[in-house]
Amino acid sequence: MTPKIDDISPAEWEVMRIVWTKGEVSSHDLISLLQQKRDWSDSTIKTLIGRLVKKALLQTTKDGRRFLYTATVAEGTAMDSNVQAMFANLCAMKRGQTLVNLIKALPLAQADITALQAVLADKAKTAPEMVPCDCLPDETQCETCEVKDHE
Amino acid sequence: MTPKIDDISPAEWEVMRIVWTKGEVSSHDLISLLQQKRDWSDSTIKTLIGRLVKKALLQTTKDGRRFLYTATVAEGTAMDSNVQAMFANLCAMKRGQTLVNLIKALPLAQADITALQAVLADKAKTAPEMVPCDCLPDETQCETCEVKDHE
DNA sequence: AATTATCGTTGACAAATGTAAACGTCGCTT
DNA sequence: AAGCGACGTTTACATTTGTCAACGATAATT
Repeated sequence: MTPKIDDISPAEWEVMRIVWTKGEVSSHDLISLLQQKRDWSDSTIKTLIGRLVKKALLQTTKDGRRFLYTATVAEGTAMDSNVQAMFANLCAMKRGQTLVNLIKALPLAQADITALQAVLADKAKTAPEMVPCDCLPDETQCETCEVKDHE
Repeated sequence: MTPKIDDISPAEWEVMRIVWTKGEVSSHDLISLLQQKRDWSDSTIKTLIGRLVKKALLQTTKDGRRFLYTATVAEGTAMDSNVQAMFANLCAMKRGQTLVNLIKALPLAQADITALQAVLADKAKTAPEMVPCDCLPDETQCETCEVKDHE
């Protein structure tokens, strides 16, 4: 089955983060690490693992009588896909401002800032004057389509 | 009740976008506009409206025998809150790269790019050399914490 | 007045999610 | 050999979400 990459629930993200960071883990590793962050029972974590295997986001290799779990999709791929899916819910015209606010709120490393600046400089060459709102059906006019920034 | 601002399902987003764009709408407006984008029955849309009212994300004013619906939270506020909640699921160390990829993928207007550049220039003044991974519990070391960019 | 159209509310049901107990199977201890 | 533990699997149950049909009240039409 194809991994359900856009079907990762918040609780499942927590599991995946550990797997991605450690590369290969046993259920015991997952349980002990997660219980240091979350107040989850063993059973709950086992259920989450089982669901992730069913969704083909985790794969198993046998290690004696137990399993070792590894991710089937790269962390970056999953993050990009999910973030982009989330942005698809937002008004196209207001995504820029939302990004501004997001960047204001996130701690970023120097290297990230440099990389972002490079991408922006590049995009500036071909960016349109305006990206229109896409909240209404094509037929309909969006009269309110002046630039109404939010803080 | 307080609006459940981080509890907007994808289908509900679709409804809210119309309300935000038009300001004040009847259920009839919502139904006819949404049915031009989505293959939803009247009933489905009525259910979504009802749930949004229950979540206090929409409020009503009586207009003769029917209601007019308006949003109780600003669009920008909802977008910011949701986007930031989504980023909280992601490894802190890799958020920068994810942003780079996101910005690469989104169409942005000139004005947005300018605004982003301004924020970045400002952040650059105080940005740390590195933002550490926060996927494992504090007790645990993240050995893999070299910069492993994803594309 | 009788009929029809509108519109909000209720009830429904399957699938996904959060949360967890219980069970069955192998090895490992004593 | 008997019992204990670790580990994956099954079952469970409430809540949320996607989708609708049906109902009841009220207004518009004929």
